[in-house]
Amino acid sequence: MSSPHSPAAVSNFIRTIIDGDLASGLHKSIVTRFPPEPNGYLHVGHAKSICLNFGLAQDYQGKCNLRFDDTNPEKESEEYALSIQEDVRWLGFQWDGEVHWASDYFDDLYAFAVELINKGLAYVDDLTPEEMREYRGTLTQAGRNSPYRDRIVSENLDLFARMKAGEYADGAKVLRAKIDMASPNINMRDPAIYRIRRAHHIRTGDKWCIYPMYDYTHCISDALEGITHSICTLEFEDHRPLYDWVLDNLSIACHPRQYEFSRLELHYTITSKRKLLQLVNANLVNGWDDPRMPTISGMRRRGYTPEGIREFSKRIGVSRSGNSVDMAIMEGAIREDLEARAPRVVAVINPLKVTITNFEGASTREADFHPNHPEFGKRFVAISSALVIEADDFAEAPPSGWKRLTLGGEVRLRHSYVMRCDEAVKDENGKVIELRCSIDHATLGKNPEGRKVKGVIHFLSCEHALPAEIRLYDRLFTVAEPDADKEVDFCTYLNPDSLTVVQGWVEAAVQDAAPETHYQFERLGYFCTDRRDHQPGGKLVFNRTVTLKDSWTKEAGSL
RNA sequence: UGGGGAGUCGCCAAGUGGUAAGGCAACGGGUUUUGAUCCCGUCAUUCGUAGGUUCGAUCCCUACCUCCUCAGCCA
Repeated sequence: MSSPHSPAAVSNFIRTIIDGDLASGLHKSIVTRFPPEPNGYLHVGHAKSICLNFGLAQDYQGKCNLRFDDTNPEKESEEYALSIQEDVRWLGFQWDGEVHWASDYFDDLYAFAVELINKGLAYVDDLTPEEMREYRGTLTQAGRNSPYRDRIVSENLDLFARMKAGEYADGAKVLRAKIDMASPNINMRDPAIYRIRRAHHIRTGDKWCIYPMYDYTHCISDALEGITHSICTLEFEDHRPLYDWVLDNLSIACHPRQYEFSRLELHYTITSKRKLLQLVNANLVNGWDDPRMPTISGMRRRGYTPEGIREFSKRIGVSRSGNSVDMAIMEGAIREDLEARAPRVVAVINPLKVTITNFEGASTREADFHPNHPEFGKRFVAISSALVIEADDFAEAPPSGWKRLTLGGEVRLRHSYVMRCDEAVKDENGKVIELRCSIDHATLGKNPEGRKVKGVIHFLSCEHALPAEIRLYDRLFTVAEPDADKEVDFCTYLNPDSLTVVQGWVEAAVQDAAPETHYQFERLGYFCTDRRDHQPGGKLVFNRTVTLKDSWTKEAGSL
């Protein structure tokens, strides 16, 4: 049974649960949340979560909050918080009301901790981190109770108040939930819920020197916001009993339910914030928004569109099984979106000079910006006796199946004449440096008579073309799962050819394009003017978003 | 070897006691002044393995195998 609100949506276990909750009357409407810690830039894995949480809220006409899980001030910054908001909006989503922060609840959180102490369910522990680890036991051995576990309520109350007041050094004491040191679930072995840390917080400044831990904070934040379905990734599954324990033992009426789905693994890239940070810090990429990065800002700069990323998210679905998604799914989704929206223009990225020896009397015509969308308009296709074509479009000794230019052969110049190659001029090393060709004047806008010309190649008139910097991006890693082997540093799989910068030529129609304008360079791929470096009317910089599907290279490669 | 999960086409992913959706990819064909797009067609007698229950099992039961995950005063 799929959602009545969105019959087109693919069924998944979370929608099934929501449908059930709505049908049973448990909830009248749903409230979800996207809860990032502002400690880094969002990546494609977050995009999946964003599309899931905000998408569910949209489909079921519910609400979705944006909440920053800002409980570890040492790692968090305003820059990250701002970028996250920008990324969520760019993806096309708007959170309900104001942005929420876990730090908004610090006073409540403190009061609830006191409640736990009063109920004999939390205690102040003096064990050092090392001792705590020893007492915790192992996966197969039960832990032991801390010698401080039986402190009386009044003492705990006093000690906790002093922790807050700053009487103890960082790390000297910690507040722990009193649960079960013998639990087979290690998260339940008296987890720390407050630690002492004198760090400047981006929102509360130096007001606090104690900070609540994630497990304790998250469930309460969810409850205070009236979240109905708290959706997170599978690694938090073991934390669910703790999530429930905290809410079950506190005087909060609301008890959201946590559901876990498997996190995204995308071929040829990594989705670990820590490793992404490593690439940035080691200057192995040019910042968080490097177009090779799987960050949302990187994908944006590369030329991926919000619609394309949302389509990708839809295509990969949501489940609890392990997965490793083909880059082809992302590329297919991006191409599908760009195919419909990107105007077609011509660029030559690996130029070979062509001289038309019988140019006299030739004329030009207009060409559509999009073959299937006349409303995109037309532009003038310049031609002259001096052209450049793609060097790859000429072969002296062509493989079988070749449809492009060869000595004595003919091709259609896209939107222009049929041209025959009469002579290949070579340098002293035998490299072809110029082609001398002639055009058939009777073929402008019509097929030649008596013969068929199969190949179509693109070209640019030298005097009309504009120089441009073209950045060709390829996959960041050379293997599908760069971090699969824990013994090998993922950086060893970095693709040395992930970025190639070339000076090429583009047609004049793109001269004044604003940054982030998408084009299809015919026969080459989709490109996007660079957000940072492209200057309309000045220095033109294009990023290759994704190539076109290419059945020829594949065929030629298998010959 | 403790706890918690997962195993359905190359990659995702529905399904659920009644005889395996869909997408991506791939392959074949058609249209095409982009080897693109578009269109048509093909693509799991089988759901990790082995047993069992049943008229009937991917779905229920049992055992086994494989993979993921947990021992931060990170999230």
